[in-house]
Amino acid sequence: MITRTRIAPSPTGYMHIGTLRTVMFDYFLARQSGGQFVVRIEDTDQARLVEGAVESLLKTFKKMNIDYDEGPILLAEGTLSEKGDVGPYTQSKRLDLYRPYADRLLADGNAYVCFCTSERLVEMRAAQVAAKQNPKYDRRCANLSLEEVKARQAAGEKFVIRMRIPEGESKFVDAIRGEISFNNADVDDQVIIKSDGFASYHLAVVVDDYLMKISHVLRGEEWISSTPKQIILCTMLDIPMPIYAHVPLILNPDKTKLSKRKGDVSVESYLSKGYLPEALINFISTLGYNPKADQEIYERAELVELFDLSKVSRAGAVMNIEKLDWMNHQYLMRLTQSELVAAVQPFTTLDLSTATLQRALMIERERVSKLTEFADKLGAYVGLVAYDPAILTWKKATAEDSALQLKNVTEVIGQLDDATFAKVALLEAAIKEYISSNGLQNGNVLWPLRVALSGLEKSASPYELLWALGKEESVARLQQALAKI
RNA sequence: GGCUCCAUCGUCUAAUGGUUAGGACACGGGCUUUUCAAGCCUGUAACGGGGGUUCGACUCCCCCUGGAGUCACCA
Repeated sequence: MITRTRIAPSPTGYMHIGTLRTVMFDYFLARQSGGQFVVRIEDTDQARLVEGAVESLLKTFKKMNIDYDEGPILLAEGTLSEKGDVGPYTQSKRLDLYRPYADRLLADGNAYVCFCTSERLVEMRAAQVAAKQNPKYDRRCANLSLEEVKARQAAGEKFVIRMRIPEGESKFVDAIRGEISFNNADVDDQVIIKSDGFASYHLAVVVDDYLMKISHVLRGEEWISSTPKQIILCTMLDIPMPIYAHVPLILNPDKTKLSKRKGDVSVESYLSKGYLPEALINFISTLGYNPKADQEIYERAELVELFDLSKVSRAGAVMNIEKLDWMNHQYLMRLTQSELVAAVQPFTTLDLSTATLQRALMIERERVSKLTEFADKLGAYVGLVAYDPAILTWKKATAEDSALQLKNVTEVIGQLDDATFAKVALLEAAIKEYISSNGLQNGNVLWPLRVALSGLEKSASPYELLWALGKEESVARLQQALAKI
């Protein structure tokens, strides 16, 4: 089975989180079937072009570690190129390819030239809505004579080309939803060539999917209602229809289509909030899709292997940020020390090259769900912040006792060797041994020790703090506390 | 409003005619514990409603209700 799937990100400069999910489904499908994953830029709307948008989109693919087989690529020096042999992969460079198809539609009577101005169209629709009718082109230009068309074109009148929707029914089998059908009477005579000469989306994708031999078209559910236009075009042009799969929408908590106003919509914004690429992929790939009943964390290879389009749910799915946070924490816990340091680097201005900070990250990751949260946690390791000496005393002890315990344990710590300081477990064993052999209570020793080391009422364990801070800094902090208590 | 899609715990989902309706997040309780976090155990919580079909419906069909998407010279 050769599968060619495609993703058509519009060049708005960021990747929508819903697009990411569609991208992943495309990717899974292509990878598990040995097919190709094609990326195509659909930029036929000149008014909406954004400078540098394609570049930033491709960078997102890179950051997310998603590779595709064909499509535009970003060269090392930052210039755009492309790979694959059915290009170009950018629609604005394919204008000449669309024209013959439009001409053929015209010649066959399946399309017609329309001179209606957008002002008239707006009025017409307003009137239709006022009369409680469906807004739809009234076909005023549908039967203009060839002479009239030529004369008006010669006179320089602006025009578009519309497809002439035939009578009948349009149906297709959606790979996720099953058969979907429309009465053609409800379908509008869609513009296929705009007055600026650009093909509209509908004509462009149909032609491109055909020329690029796309087998599977995965896209958001919002495209269902425009699918009949495309399959009618396929029929008129006598080209095979691809397999369509309309992926359910990602929703705001109020169940409406995910929108910028109600939450983050771009992959970039999630990345900048400190979510790990793989966690985001795991989360978004299993939103509205569940490979196994009782598993949440999946390796990417597993996702590829298990993916099944027919098991994708049909209902929209609310983005559960809390679960994303939980999942990100799971991924954070799985990173190696060097991976963790590299991941946190962009999120903090602190110099993370020191051993202290590397160790601090390993400790504090237990308490955070996003990379951005490390900044706050790290402060305590960089330098001891001022704190109220009163917190050095455990709730079940007195200040005098705390001072005594602190003094004694400082001496013990001062005598521990470097080998002990190399591992949290060894430090813990040594301190516990000291406590039990002297008949002391954990709380009386551990509480003041921990607070003296961190300056905080809530923190990591004293053993972890000793390990991260090292002997010298630990003892210095303990002595500082002793002086204050 | 027309058309189309959709409908299991608060949220994400499992179940493909026979289960005490399972799991995860979140929430509650407990254990562990110097604090926080984590971990472990555990609890609350769902089949939108009505008709069919069937020995038997979360599962199949119909209607209703509800929600969403879409109705551009945007994709």
